[in-house]
Amino acid sequence: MDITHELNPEQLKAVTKIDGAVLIIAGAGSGKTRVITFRIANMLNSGIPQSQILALTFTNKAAREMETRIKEMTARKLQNLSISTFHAFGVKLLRKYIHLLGWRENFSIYDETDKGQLIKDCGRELKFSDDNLNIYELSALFSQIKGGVKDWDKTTISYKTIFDEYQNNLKLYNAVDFDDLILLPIKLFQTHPEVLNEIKQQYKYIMVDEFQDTSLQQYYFLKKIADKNICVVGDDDQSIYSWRGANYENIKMFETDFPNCIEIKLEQNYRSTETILAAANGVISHNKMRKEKSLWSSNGSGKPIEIYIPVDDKEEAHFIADKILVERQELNLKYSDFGILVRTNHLIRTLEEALLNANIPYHISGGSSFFDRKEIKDVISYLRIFANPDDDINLLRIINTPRRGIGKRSIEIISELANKEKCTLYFAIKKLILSSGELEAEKKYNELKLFFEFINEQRKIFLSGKGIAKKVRKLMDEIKYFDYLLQEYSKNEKVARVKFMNIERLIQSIDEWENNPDTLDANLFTYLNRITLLSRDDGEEPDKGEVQILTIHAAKGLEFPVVFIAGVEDHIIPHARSVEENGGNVEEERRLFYVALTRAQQKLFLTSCQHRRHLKDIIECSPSPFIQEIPSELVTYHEPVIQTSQEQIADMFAKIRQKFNT
DNA sequence: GTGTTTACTTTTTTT
DNA sequence: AAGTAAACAC
Repeated sequence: MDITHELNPEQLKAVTKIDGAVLIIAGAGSGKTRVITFRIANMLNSGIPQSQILALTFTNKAAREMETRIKEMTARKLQNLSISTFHAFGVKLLRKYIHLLGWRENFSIYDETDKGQLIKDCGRELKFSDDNLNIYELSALFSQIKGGVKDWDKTTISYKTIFDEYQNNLKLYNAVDFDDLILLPIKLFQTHPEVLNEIKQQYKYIMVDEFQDTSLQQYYFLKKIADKNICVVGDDDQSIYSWRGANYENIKMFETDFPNCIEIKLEQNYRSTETILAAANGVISHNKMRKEKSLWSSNGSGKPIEIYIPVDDKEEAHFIADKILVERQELNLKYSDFGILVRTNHLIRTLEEALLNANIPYHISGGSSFFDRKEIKDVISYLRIFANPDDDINLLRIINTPRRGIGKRSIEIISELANKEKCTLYFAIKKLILSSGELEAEKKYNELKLFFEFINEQRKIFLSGKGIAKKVRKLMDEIKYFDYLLQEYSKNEKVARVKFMNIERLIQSIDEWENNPDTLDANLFTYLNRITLLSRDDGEEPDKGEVQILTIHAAKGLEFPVVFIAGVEDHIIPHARSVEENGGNVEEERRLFYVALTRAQQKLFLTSCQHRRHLKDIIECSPSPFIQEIPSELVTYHEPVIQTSQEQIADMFAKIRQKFNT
């Protein structure tokens, strides 16, 4: 591998400077992924053992991609190379050391749904009236408090009791939330310096991708484990996760905390035409808080950016589908060369319909995940309980699903007991059965007793030996889950069948995972830990000749020859809620728009509807103010396509005529 | 006490 | 459009 010919001078510097602190500011499309992979390959080639390298990313997708690229490049097995997300790395540490903090090894990880449920329960327990509680807000607040972004103030202090209860219950249930996956390792390092030392000894070279998206806590975490060789790569203009605690000021902190750090700027864009880049630069230059940089491209000016103003979202989707067919012919492209980007998930629906009607193959990433489906959640909840029966949130989920005659009253009884004894529901059930006389238990608590015994039996089965997939199939039989589905969806057999298939898919994916040689330690715990972090785009491979539909957030790091950005309207981007929350500050939304623009290589279409269906009514829309920030000479406008409207009218008449005829 | 129907809200982005 | 909670029915 001759790297000197494949890289520009700045890239080369970034790849070869492997000792010390390095800050790489990598503009959009400047070959960042290339640099990272070359850099790691370079480290390996210069004799640094895999086990000393730790590469941290934000998404599983990014981690996977990095790994395959390095594999291709070095043609080696990468068994000891640690490439993972921050959260997954946190889990890895906690699996090993959490007992030092008072949890047990079989801890559960609570996702957003579990977290919300627990907060709700805590609020109810403390007699907060439900309608005053906004679970989403509380959930966000708790994260901010835990992450040290916010402190209690006049408006929030009244919720502190819920927060304390929440924290206590997490520990009681032997569970942690996403925030804890970063926080607890930090705590561990503080209380057990010998562990920190061990980690520092092991990972002598650390790389962080998308550094602008690190939260304050993640930064502290890094600072703790980084010895002297740390390389962070980021772009402040692409910081789009501040709502999750991301803080691009970390870039500045890095410069102060590592005063000897070398800063490398990658400013040549290899991705986009000059037109697209000029548009993006024009937009982002309106942001005040940013590191000065000048991205340039030598790819030629290309075609102008086209802006369409369709009458409504239906026409918008129709237009995009049409355009894909035309452009594919004219430019001789594959379907996978097209990306449709949207600000919010629900905008996807109409687009999906249009592509479906036009027979265009597509792939959606984002939206509700496979693991968010009710039937899948049910199965996983069972597994979670077998792993950790003290997990009350998941116990409540399955205690009467499928129905086993344990209703409201029974649950009240065990909840009260659990409260009184300060124990978990599982323990309360046990106590109730044991303390009541044989006969009484037999009659009154028979269902509870059966349930309790069922859990213990299954625990034994699932915690011993191999073959989780098979066991799950058996479990489904035993609890008669399919009968339950049929009964539950008796009005719509199709739905039941789809859910049935989903479970089969889940079982197959478990099977594949278990039998994959790359899976080191296949057991129930490792499986559960893995899938809670997986969520969104699980193992689906895109790029099989399918148009990609994604949210802008999900599109980060990707590129497409032709990009459509749909719904470029005021209140969507910048999103009304975001603007409201940030006190009128639109800089993050502008960065988001910037990310969207810079995904395009050759051609860019923006669409902005005049009307849009929202819930049940139709609302008027106006174009996003960001459109005006694009230098006007780069843009061609298209008036609404009247023909389609007339077509629609003709269509309507045709339908009416048909009605009269029948 | 349990199961079913009805009324009602709701999520911007994701590890 | 779907998921939840409260009201209602058994």
